[in-house]
Amino acid sequence: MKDYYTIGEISRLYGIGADSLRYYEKMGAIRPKRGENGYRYYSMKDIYRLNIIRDLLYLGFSMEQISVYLNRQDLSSSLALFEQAVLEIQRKKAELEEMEKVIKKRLERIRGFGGRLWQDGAQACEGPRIVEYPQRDCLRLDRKARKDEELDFLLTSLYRSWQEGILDFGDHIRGGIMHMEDIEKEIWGLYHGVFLLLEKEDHPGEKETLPAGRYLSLVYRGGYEQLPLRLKELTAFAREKGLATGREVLELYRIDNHDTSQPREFVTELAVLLC
Amino acid sequence: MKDYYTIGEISRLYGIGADSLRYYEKMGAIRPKRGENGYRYYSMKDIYRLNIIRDLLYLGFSMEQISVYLNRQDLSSSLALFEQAVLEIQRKKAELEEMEKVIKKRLERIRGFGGRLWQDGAQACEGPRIVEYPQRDCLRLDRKARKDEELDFLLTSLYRSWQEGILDFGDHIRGGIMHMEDIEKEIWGLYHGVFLLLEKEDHPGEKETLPAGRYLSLVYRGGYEQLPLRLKELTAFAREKGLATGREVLELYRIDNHDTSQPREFVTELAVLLC
DNA sequence: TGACCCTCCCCTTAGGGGAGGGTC
DNA sequence: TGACCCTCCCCTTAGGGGAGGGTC
Repeated sequence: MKDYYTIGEISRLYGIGADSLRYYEKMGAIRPKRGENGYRYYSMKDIYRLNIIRDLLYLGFSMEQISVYLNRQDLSSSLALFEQAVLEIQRKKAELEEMEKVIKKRLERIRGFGGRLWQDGAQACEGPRIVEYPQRDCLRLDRKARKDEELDFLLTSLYRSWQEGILDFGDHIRGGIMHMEDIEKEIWGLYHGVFLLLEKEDHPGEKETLPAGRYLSLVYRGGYEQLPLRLKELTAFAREKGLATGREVLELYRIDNHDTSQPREFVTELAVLLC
Repeated sequence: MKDYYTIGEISRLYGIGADSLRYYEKMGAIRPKRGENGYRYYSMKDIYRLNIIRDLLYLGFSMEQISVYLNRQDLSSSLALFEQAVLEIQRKKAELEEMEKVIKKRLERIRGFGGRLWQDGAQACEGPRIVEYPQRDCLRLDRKARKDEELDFLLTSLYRSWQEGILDFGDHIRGGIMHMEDIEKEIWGLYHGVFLLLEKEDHPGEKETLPAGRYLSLVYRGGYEQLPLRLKELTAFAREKGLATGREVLELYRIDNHDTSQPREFVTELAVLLC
């Protein structure tokens, strides 16, 4: 049993880099003796501090906290430190839970909508067909907008006004609202509002709703240049079948430039309430 | 609706520091136009990228990953990115769970043993008394050692040989083994081995055991200078009551220099098996 | 003129890596 | 002599802060 160990021996014994050992010393967390040659000599007394440092670093404490702790370490400061650590860990865990939930929802959406219309050779359009939607909660902003980018900006404002600085980033479906009379006049790409679909668990504030009921719906894949074509398909179908529609035509971005920069991968739903 | 926004406007709208916006640009994740005056002008096209950047940073991706992703973003790279993110989150969660468990065990131990003999005025010694211990799993190293620091070093070697580089740092009780014949000869502070108590859930390897049975146990608070006194109390009690003891006297460090630098706060148990 | 923008430049954590030189 | 130790010094992430100077 030796009385002291050089930095290389300690490094091998503890699996800690020699640089780290020098760093701990620089930070005042450990104070090995020095030989006349300037070499660091670690005694047994230094070794248990290394255990503590390594454990606390792993637990997410900073070297500064650790140094302070080591230089006035007693039971009550240990208790305080570990109680704080538990709280911090629980905070991080909750944050990770939330992230995981959001990402999984997003993966599900991409797999679902991306997969359904995805393969080359698969149809690039589903519908028109009649679907039943329940009442859907949403945030809504009624303002005219002309281009996709304007829509994106409006949606962002809407989102920010809702969250008021809170950094949530749930995976909410975005949409724009067109008017039937514009479509009949073949005015394309004019929007009268935007909305953001909310989930059940999103705590409110004031929220609005999209009405429940039967919708005429069409889902297509690809760039927005198809919009006139797809709207014509939708309205032609309604006319053919003698279906009376509401005034607002919803455009829901199921997969959009937040998910891919390839317009051929976009998936968009057009939906209009049937009266 | 404006066509472009200055850095200050974007900063306010998105709650992102202007420095961050410049940094994102430097990293190639966003490319606002420049005016003739050198000012950055952000268009709608830039804005949705900001949402993505902010979300992915929050999810723990590095700017480099984000830049790569943004410069070749499609559905399959999005899927890959988010699948990786879920795995990463789950890894972090498991790590935090483990940390929380270890810290809580440690808090419990400090509260329990620290609290029991803690207050000034409370007794500094409990026992001797007879207690029943079940069989206890341990790691054990039989080697002579003379001082506390040597013990600590042996325990560390033991621990490292067990973990083989794995950075676990469970809250295991450490102990030293003395021999009755040394104590009878009033040789203090000579140890013949060290051990580390294992928990049920610690997966094995070869492990040894401390035998189940009735032990004569004494728990005292304070520095190790009391050791001769306390050992004498223990042996005197056994003699008085006519109790036959085993050869090995266990010293268990219930609270030691890993928890506090104040020797008056140490809590140590001495225990010897009764035949 | 005051608010805003620009480009350096230095600073932060916990070390890692290398250069250049001395020590066992 | 080769392995080991020393002290600089530069580098990493995602920005924050400040200086010094131009712009709306």
